[in-house]
Order: sequence, then C-alpha cells, then structure tokens
Amino acid sequence: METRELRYFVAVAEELHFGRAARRLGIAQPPLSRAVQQLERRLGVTLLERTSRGVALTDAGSVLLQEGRAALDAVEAAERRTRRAAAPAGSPGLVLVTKAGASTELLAKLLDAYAAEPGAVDVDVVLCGIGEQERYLRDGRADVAFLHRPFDSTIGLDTEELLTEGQVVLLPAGHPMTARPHLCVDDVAAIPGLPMPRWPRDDGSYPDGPGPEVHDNTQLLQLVALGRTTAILPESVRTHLHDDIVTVPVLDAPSVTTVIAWPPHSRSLPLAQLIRTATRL
Amino acid sequence: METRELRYFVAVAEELHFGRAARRLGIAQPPLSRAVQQLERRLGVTLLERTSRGVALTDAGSVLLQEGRAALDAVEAAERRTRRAAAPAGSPGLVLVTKAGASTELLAKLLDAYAAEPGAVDVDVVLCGIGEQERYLRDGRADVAFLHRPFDSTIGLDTEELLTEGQVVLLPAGHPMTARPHLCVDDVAAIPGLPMPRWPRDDGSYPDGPGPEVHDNTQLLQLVALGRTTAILPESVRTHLHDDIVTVPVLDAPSVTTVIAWPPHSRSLPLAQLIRTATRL
DNA sequence: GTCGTCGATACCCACCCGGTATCGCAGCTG
DNA sequence: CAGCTGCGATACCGGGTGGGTATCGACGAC
Repeated sequence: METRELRYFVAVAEELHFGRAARRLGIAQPPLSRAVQQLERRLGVTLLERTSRGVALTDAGSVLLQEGRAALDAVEAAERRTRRAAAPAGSPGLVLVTKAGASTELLAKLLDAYAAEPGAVDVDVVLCGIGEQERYLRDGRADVAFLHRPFDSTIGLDTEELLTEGQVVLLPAGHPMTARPHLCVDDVAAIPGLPMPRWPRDDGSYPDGPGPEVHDNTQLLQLVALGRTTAILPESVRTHLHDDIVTVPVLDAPSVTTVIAWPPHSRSLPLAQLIRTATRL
Repeated sequence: METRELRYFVAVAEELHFGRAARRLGIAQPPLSRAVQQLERRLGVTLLERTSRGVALTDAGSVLLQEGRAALDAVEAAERRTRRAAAPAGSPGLVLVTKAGASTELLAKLLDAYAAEPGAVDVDVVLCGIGEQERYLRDGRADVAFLHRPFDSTIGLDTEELLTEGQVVLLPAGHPMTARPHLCVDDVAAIPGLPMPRWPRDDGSYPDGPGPEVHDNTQLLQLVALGRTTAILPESVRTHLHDDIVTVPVLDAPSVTTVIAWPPHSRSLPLAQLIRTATRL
C-alpha cells in the first residue's frame, strides 16, 4: 500500500464525497476514483459503498480510516524528524508542545534548568489547542509534551509525573461566593447567573448550554472578569490573574497532574536529558 | 514520502550495501540507487555516506531508519487489519500472541472464560519467539499479547496486570541442591557443572559463555533433565514438568508479572471484552 | 598494473498517474 | 414524464517515472 493511495482514501473517507476530496487533494475527480478502486482491488476489500448520490464507509473502510491516519502520521513523523536531524546547528534540537496558558511556571523552570545543563540543545516551545498535544507527538511536529491528567489522554505515550495540584474556581472580584474559604463542584454548578463555559469538541462544534462559547484561556479570563461565566482550573492559574478575578479552592474537584510525555520509541539523547532534568525539578 | 521509497531506503540502511538490498527487494541495483537519491533530493537530506567500497548511515539516516521502520509497520498494520475487518465470518476475530511455552495455564483459562461470554468471537493464538510480541502488535499481525514484566518491554502499549508469580530454579531430579527448601540467585549461579543457558540476542547471535545455546523451552527442559544446564523461570512452568525435573524457589529473583497488552489506539469491541474478561479472572 | 567490487550514470521501454471529455444513474422540478 | 442536475465511473490521451540492461569511474587487493 502506497502512502499516496492511503492519503487519497483518507480524504474520500473524511469527505464522503469524491469531488470535494479531489479538490482538497488538488487533483481531478476521475484519477481519484480510479486510485481508490485500485486500492480496493489490491486489498481485495470493499472500502466504500457508492450510490449515485454519495458515498458511505464499510466496516473495513472505517478500520482503514482509523489505522490509515495513524500510519500517515507515522510517515509524516519520520519525514519531519529526519529533516530536523539533518538541520544545521542553531535550529531547535527539541520541540516541546503544551496547551496555551497551562503550566507556564513549571515550563519556565524546566527550560531554565535544562538550559543550564551541559550539552543542552535549543528547545522550541509550541503552544497548541486543547488536547492536540498527542497529535503533535504522533506526527513528529513535537518531540515532547506537557499533558494534564485526567484531562489529556496519555495512552500510547511514555510519561513522568511532574506536579500534582488541586483545582480552584475562578470568580469575578466582589462575587458573594468569594467570601467562602472553599467550595464543592456542586456549589459551583449551582451559582446563579454564572453558567460554565462551553469548550469546542474535537470536531470544532460546541455543546448546547447556557454558558458562553470559549476556545482559549484569555477569552475565558476576560469573560470571568466580566461576570459572564466561571471555571474550575488548576490552582497554578493564579499566577496569571489580575485582581479582577478571585479564586476559591474546590475541594472535591479531581486534582490535576502535569506530566511530561514523549513517544515511546524515542531514542534521542537531548530528550532523555530534558526528561531527567524535568523529573529532578 | 512514499512507502516504496521508505522500504527501499530501509533495505539499503539495513544491508549497508546497494547490491544486496536490491536483491532482497527483488529489483536491480541501478533503480534502487536512483530511488534512494531521489528520496534524499526530496527530503533535502543526505541519508547515506557512499564510498566506492560501501555505504554508511548519516545521523539523519539513522533517524529515518528508526522512524521509517515504525512507519512501515504502521502501514502494514493498517493493511492487515483492514483485510481482517473485511474477512467473512468464521475467520479469527482476534489474534493473541504470546511467547511459546509461557503462561499456558492462564491463557487456557482466559480463552475458556472468554469463549463463554455472549458475543465472543474466534481467537487465534500465535506463538512467537522471545520479545517478539511487541512487533506483532505494531505491524498488525496480532491484536493483543501476553507479556512478562520485567523481561518484555511494555512501552507504547496499554496493559493490564493479570498475574504475579515468583521464580523457581529448574534442576535435574536427584541433584543435591534439590534438597534445599529455597535458594538465592547467587547460589544458582555458583552451582558447579550447571552453567546457565545462552539465549539468542535480538540479532540472532549468541553471547559467549560456558552454557549450551538454546532457543526454545522444550530444548531447555530437555537440557535441564539431562543435567547440562539450569534455568530460573516463573513458577507456573511447574505444571509442564515431568518428574525428571525438580524446582526450588529462588527467593531473591524478581517476581514476574504476566500482563495483557494491546496497541493504545485499539477501538474494537471484541478486544475490549477480552480484556475485561482477562482482568476478571 | 590488473582485476574485482561497488555505486553512479546512460539509455530505453512500458506502465501508470493525472488530465479532459463523456457516460449512466438517480433525484428533483415543473 | 421530460429535462435538469449532481455524482461517480469510464474512455482515452500524454508525459513522467519506475524498472530493466549496459557501462562507467573509483578504489582496494593481489
């Protein structure tokens, strides 16, 4: 199976439409039809049910979509990491990815400590959206990531725990609840007039509900300060807050563990050193 | 990057010889040279240092060898799992791989228990060589594996622990040491006339030493019964021994944990059910 | 110096990828 | 029901490229 065939099939499987998939791939529709037919012939498997009105995936097609994406990521990772390995000195030796606005203190400490080590290489920091770190590791855009259990999945990755912290609720300054020494999750959910915000799902759509739609941290903080919403976050957010937002510990919210994670087959020396530095913080 | 190019490069990188690699790939040498050159041009990276006497890998080449193998495994896995997903009923719904001769009791119990579950599918059992399970999972020849910590690496796999057991030393019946209630590793190493056997390394070669070369369990048991060697193994081997071999507990040998392991992105229902059955044993 | 080995180059043929034009089929519309 | 429209498949064509054979150039070994 060639990666070209795989890319073509994945495009069709995602669009469920040959014409759109062909446009996305920058080719005409007939060669795409032919390529997918050829793939099916070679595999001896029907991947798509075609009607004159559209396309649907078979069971085997779903499997190939899932496994094919992983395979394409692996090929892409091989390409990227090879290019980086050959890049001249001065280019980043390691790329670390983390959610924007999370664990910045810890990250700064790690980067400082690592930079002081003998033989340290340049570390690029990439900020990504929520839950995207795994993808960055799998397709080679990053070598190592900060993840936050229990929110981010760490399956398929090697990890070391760095820091566990409780969670606090963010409230606009002056809100009556800020007088309380601590709260419970149920208390927070029941606060009148402060619905929880709605974060985008993986596919980009938003769940229904009363709260405002948010997609990043600054947006969230602004909405909290404006008294439009509230949020439960790890207590380390406090270092980034002005006095227009007050935090109250939430006793029964799950504690959040920041972990450093990397693809299991990594073999790079600088990466090993960075991880060692991180575990010693 | 196309899988053909990757396969070609990996062959050359493994053989470090264009002629041999071409023979292995079933093509002539000139097209192979050209394909690798083209790959290097496309990547903008020198992968191989050529001399008129042979070939050596550059740093970038080593990275691509490592990452490329993983990528090719992923592509192969996609292909195999797709074919299997389309295979008609009656073909194996799950493939379980384990080291030959290990955990047979536990495996039998699992297969029985799972077969009794409603909606159970056929499970194929594949026996592999030592430490090969991970490869089977990565390239799609198997869906799930039995591994034995601390011997087998479980990095990059999801696992559940099934059974932890101590280890025993195997001695020929009548050996003076069999009178002892228990032994230590050092005691075993010091037994005169019974050197430890030599297992093949990953590359197939054998380490130096006085013991006999062995590559499977029956071979080992026969050599133990003949008084030529000894071995320290998990205590569950006892169910397969005749009275010509006696076991003695080894107190300070690391205990062995049998785990069931699967690739982290698995999504199959039968697999989930098999794992659930296993954890309930 | 000569020969053998190994990778690169030159050249050729056939296949296949990608393009355009068109078909066949099924809804929808009036 | 005729005709239009949208979609995937088919037919056909040209150029690129993957594969082959023959040969070269460099370097070690004898």
